[in-house]
Amino acid sequence: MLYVHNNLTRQKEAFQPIDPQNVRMYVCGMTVYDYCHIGHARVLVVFDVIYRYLRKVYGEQHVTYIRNVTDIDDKIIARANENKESFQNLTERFITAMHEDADLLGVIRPNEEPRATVFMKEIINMIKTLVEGGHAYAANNGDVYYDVSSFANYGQLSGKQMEDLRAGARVAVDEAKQDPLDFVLWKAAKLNEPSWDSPWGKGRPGWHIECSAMSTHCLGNHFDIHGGGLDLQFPHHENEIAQSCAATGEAFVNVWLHNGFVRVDDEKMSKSLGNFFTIREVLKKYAPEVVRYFILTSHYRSPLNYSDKHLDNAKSALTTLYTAVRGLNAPEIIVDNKFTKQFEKAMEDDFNTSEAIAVLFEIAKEINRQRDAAPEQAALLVSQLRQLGSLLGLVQDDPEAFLQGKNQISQDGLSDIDVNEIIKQREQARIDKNWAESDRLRDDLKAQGIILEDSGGSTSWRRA
RNA sequence: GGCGGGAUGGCAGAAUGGCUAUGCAGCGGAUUGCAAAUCCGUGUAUCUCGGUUCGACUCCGGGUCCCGCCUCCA
Repeated sequence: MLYVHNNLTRQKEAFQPIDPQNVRMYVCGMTVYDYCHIGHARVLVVFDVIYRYLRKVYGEQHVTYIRNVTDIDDKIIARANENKESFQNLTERFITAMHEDADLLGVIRPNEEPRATVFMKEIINMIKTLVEGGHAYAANNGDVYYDVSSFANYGQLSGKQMEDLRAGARVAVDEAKQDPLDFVLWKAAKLNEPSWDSPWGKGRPGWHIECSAMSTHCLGNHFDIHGGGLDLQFPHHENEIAQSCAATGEAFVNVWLHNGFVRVDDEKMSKSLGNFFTIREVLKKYAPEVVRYFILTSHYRSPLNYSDKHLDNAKSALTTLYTAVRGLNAPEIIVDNKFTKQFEKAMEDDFNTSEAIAVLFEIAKEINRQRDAAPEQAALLVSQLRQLGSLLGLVQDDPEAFLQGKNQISQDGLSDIDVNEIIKQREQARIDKNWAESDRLRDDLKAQGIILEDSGGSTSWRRA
């Protein structure tokens, strides 16, 4: 039985899909005006793992995963103006970049990736319904606002009281709003802004409404899981609930999942603080799988501190796993033993990836123990390690490729050919028992980041 | 100010009312021409003060500190 921590109830609860034949999950994706940073990588990877696990439990054909793209908003418009390019051009570029980054990180593509600009009709219809139902009003400045007072449960997800929110010093007073907590559904276009026609004049959607319109369109009014970063809990997801429930008259989402932040020096990594590292920056130095491993070492709801030291640590750990699966031909057999159960128990406990990874290390240790005495048994365990690893998107590569840094984007230093040439020279020195020369060559390579391992009469190598 | 989350060994990071997390690093041993890798062994911990309990790191209460949301943000 799969248990998940539902942010709506703030409790771990048994996950019961509305329809086990079609488990439906929507995750808030990126606003595409810049490259994705490590915080975005975390959402991508965390929900990828959740998606993988749901597919394992309910079957590949029985899970629908939607991750949207916000391709129109103030920042996009501002950035496009700065760059003197069309906003479409800007967003296309960054959508492509996002796909490149996600693919490198081993993130399975969602079933659909709806974009706000493609769903204008649905967005406008939903706003119309809200206005007609008395949940929204057109203000005299041309904007349309959601009337928060019309929705009794407002604040449930974020645990906020409307009174407290109003008392909060940071709620700006906007003349056009009837209540400072009301939020915009439709923004009237200013001069030279991209706009769409609507019953309220030219304009564009507010941020929250696109997710309500697209999620219900793609998944139905009432679906299983809605996810995103913790910073979206309020106001974004709170507002989505208000909009969707008011528009459809039905329950919206059963389970809300939010991943914790990536931090730098104990501070949230964010665009506004400017303390972010883009995925592509980091991938210049570390293999994508190292980044993925790093993200999965901690529980998805915990904060995750980013630093080179932690990535180095992740690389060493992953090296241990790849070293264990090296040199054994894994048969295509499903292995089911105590490790499988341990692993599943961990994953079914609100996707406890750190505990699941611990199981991978236990398997690795067992492989190493058995490798000489019982190679067939060891090979079976290699299959298992890879099968379980596939649920996390880890240890799926060719071991030599990982260990020799072939899947790292930037390769510097010696080429494989150089390395093999030096190894050959050293072989001769070793045959001659010229240990001084042999050690000199090895030290030489080590100084260039190449580590040699002599075992079983042959020499293998890896990049440090 | 309101609301919420958290404090675990050198570092990272899980779990648990009594029993080994795991990884990285360290130390000792085996192995190796020497290494590397691997295996075996090993040390170091639960912020603080009270309470409940046969027993708490785990439950309850006070305190200290950190972080987040309340404004765009994954």
